[in-house]
Amino acid sequence: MVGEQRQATMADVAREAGVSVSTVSRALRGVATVSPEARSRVERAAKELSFSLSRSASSLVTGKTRRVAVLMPGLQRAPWFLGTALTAMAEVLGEAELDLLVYVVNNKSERAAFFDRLPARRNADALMVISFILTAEERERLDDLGVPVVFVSQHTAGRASVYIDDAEGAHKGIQHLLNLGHRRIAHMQSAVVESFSWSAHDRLAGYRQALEEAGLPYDDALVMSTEYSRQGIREGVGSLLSLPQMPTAVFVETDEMAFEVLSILRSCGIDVPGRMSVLGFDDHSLAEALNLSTVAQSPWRTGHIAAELVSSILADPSSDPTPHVVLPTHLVPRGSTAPPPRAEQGEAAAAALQAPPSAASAGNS
Amino acid sequence: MVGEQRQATMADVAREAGVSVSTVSRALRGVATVSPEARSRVERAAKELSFSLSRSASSLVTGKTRRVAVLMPGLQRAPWFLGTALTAMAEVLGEAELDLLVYVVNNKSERAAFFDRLPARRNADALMVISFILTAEERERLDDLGVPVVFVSQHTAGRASVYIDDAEGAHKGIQHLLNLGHRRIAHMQSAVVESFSWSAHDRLAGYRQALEEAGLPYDDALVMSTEYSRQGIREGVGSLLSLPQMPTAVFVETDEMAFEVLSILRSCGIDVPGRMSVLGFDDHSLAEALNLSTVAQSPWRTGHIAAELVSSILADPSSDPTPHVVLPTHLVPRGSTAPPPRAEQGEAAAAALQAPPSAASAGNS
DNA sequence: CTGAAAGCGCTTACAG
DNA sequence: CTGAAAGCGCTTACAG
Repeated sequence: MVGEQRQATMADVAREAGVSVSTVSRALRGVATVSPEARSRVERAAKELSFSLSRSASSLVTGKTRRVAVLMPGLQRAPWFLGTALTAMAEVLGEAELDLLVYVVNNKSERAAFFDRLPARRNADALMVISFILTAEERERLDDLGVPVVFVSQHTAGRASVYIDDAEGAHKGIQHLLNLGHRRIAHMQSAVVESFSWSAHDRLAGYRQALEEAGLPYDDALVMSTEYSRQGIREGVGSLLSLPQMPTAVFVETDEMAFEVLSILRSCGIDVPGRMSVLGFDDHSLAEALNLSTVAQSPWRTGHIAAELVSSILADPSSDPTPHVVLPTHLVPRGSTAPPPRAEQGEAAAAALQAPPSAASAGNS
Repeated sequence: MVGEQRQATMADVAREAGVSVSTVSRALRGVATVSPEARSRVERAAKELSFSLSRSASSLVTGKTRRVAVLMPGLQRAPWFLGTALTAMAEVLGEAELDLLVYVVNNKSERAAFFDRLPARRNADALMVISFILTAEERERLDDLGVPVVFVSQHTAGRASVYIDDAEGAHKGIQHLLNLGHRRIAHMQSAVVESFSWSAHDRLAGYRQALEEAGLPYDDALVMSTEYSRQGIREGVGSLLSLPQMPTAVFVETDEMAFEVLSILRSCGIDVPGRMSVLGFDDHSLAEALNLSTVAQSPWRTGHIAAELVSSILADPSSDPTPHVVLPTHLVPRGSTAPPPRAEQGEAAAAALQAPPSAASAGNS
């Protein structure tokens, strides 16, 4: 079934083509100084023998692996974002004939193992690190990795970074809610798990700043850090709904969390956006279907640009190894945001909580 | 910033530890025949010099790369499924100290390039292929790859395969709808794009068989092949809604498509499940939030088992290289499926189409 | 238990 | 334009 015959080597190709191994090597790499006839003989022989190059052998002499590693948190956490970025990276690297080595780190011990053994060290020409909050020691380890490192969806001074301005994006989103007339705006974010970051910190900062600029007080009670699970989010929503003065809008850290919020609000009869506006962040592929207003970013562009950065650094060592590329975000207003209810906010909130779900939704109690 | 000093080699470690390179190699691989003192001197020296092994060099002599390749369609197509499976694979392989090489193929030309060059050939010890419908030629190419191949989310006689019984899963789903009393059940699937498969074929087969067993005629008009896009799905739903006799339930090939269907039905005021039941397939992480009834499968288990299969084949060449592992599916009934409306189906459908959306939804016109 | 030597399959000066 | 030779950093018989 499976052909277990020995793989053809350059020596085999050389014999078949009647030239030396050196010539085979040069012809296959497209070096100019090879006669057309020798080249075509080599190509024919290579095809005939199904020759394929051993990168191990070439790596050994060139010192280059033609491989780029990417370190990322478990994809199940943010499959849409990470999956899309990864696909974009693979596309760009594939064009440059660079292979993509993926290291997924799911928990603390896997993380420790990665930074301890640093398997990327001699097995990749560059490393991309996505969405991690690194400790000082971890950053140091990366610094003497010996290969270029590009930070993606995160940034550090003096290191190549490709990211969005999360604070600014959040600021735009909050400004939208303010422009609609909202004054009590809540924020929900996931409690950061073992320093796997989704930019929670900067989005919160943007929220705070936008409120401040509008002259609104920052209210701790309006900011929830929930566990990243349906149950955690439900509890967060519960906290909002049980505040003495209910907010009229909530800005949620990610679309994936916002989908849960929408579902929970709907299930308890709080009309969105009639009683509560919901704003997400990401512009997830399902945001349109769920009519979720959100702040858009593009993981595709992020991955593309990070990979291009890597391949240009590898192709041209004289290029700037530490650029910062800041990608744009923009507001995508949809049906989940609208002006707050006419009634005094406090009263509206109280009403929503008293009335039975279906009646509250139909509004005819 | 970046330490560009030469990476330490075994020769450096040997010098530092005062032993030969052979001993370093043996000590580091944990070969038994090394004296405890030699071993500890080597370990200390290795740590001190931040030595890490060049896999290229060891590969060259052992013929093993300690790398497993996975070939998959662009993750943006089914990010949840593929991302989760990939994460599971990475976890299992990481434990076995195997690296994961990812080849993403987005379109026809990338696909041709992959099978032409077969970059995995000498650069991985095994290959996992996810969700592809392969042509005969492609399968042949894989057969003389020279390394074990495991098919994931797809299967072929005589080749190692890890998959679910899509037909059976679909059958269970349709049976659920039949049990609820539905008799006109539509099916929506995505038109297969360039032979990247999502098991569309087998799910359709399960649909047909369940209907047949129930003595219901197969009606071509109830089966839609739509483009995999919001617009395509909208057109598909439009076709269903404009049939002379509207179906009372629709079985959608994947949850991600079903989410769009739910959204479209809601936007045109067709109550789910009052007027139309919707059943998905996958049990996507958002299915619960959206209250979608579905047939569950586990990409996590799929990835886990595929990777375990690979690492056991690599660890023990005498193990069966062509097992078929069929993973279970099960129905997850939620709020999007219910008995069909009381009224005769045809009339109900007509009514739903005449009435203005909001009124139809409130049901009080 | 340890070391010297050969060799894995390439690339790269170096000669011609 | 081409080939013989050295060497990349390991592992593995083979001797001791």
